[in-house]
Amino acid sequence: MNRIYEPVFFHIDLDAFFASVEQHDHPEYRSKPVIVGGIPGDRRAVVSTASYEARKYGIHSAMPLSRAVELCPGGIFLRSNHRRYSEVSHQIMEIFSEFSPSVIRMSIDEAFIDATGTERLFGPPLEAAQKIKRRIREETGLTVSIGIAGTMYVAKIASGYKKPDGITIVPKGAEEEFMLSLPLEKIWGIGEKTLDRLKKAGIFTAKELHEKSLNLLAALFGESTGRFLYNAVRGSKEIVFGEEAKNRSISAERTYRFDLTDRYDIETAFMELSEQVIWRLHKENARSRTVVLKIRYDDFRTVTVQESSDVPVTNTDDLFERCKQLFSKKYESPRGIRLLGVGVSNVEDADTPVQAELFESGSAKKARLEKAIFDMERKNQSLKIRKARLLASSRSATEEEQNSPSHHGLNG
DNA sequence: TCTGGGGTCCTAGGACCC
DNA sequence: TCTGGGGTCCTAGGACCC
Repeated sequence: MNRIYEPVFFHIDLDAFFASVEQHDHPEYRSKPVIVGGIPGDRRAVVSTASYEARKYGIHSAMPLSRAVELCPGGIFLRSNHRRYSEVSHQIMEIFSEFSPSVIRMSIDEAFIDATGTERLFGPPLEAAQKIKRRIREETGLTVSIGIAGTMYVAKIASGYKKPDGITIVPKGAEEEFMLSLPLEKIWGIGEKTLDRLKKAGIFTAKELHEKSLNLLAALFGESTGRFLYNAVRGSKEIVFGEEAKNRSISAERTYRFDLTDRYDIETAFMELSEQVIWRLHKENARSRTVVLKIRYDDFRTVTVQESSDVPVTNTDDLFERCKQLFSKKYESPRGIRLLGVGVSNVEDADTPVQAELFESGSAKKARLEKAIFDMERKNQSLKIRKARLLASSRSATEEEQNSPSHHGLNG
């Protein structure tokens, strides 16, 4: 009676997602080079997504925006509209969930679907994939690329094989052969550094990598990376996605248009970042005892300091004070700062019990008040209760957009 | 060309305990 | 008394991904 099904995974990738949403929402942008990430003149911006038309100019994700403007001065440059992309993303995830009870959302623009045993409902994999594509096109006007395989890892790589608007099936038993056909840099998990190290070790192709023993790879790259490489090139089902993270973190960071050196500006920045992190902590009903501070200096060198305490972070002021303390411990005065980040790690559920005496009454009260304000804000978007200092800073940020940057310079 | 923001996982060393 | 080994927690930095 009970058939044992062969596992089938789909990996679905939305093509040039942010740019495609813009092209769908604004028909006049269609078949034109669209670059999402910023508008010409935006300092320190990078390309988030380039439409396929823009890619013909050599523009790609993570490229400095100024470079993209040089490559394609006539392009359509847009700041990203995350709220809109997120909305469309969820709409598409809803469609996925009609095709399988098991959908693993990997990010805003990709997901795995466990399609094992769904053949009776949706037909063989190719047919099911075509149905999914049709549904998405009809309801959102977007295209996706789909990879189909018996393991998540191979499905993931297969979805990138034919883009955009493609379907790639790797048949059962052909996983290893498929992996061996790929250039090393197409293997998910091998980045720039690992590629360099592979080359230095005389490994230039997937086939050469495949010839190496697990022991040798572990000796060359460490236990974990060695095992990963060994499994990857075999299309092993041991590489799994969608497991719960062991150490969750929440963070907010910002690159400033001009380097910060002024104490007041720096503290205002911490205030702002602390507020964002606490807001999310409240929203997710989570808690943390570990604060992480990040500083990126003008020369791009990046350092972090973190400190765990017995007492969880409870409110914005609390987090702000911890930030100031960590900052004074780490900051190499008077260097210019291009980025500041505030985060919490070892995030746990706020309902897990904590020793009562660790929660002194004062900060607990503050936390409750703050959470009430956050809840109110969430219910009524137009209501914004913010600290006076942050109101002042958002005003001056607006002025900064309009004025010339000169008052930030040496003579400012 | 001059480098975003949000994450996860790994490594290595030190502290501390048994 | 001159020195073991394992476990856990913490910190800083790095690699990688979307």
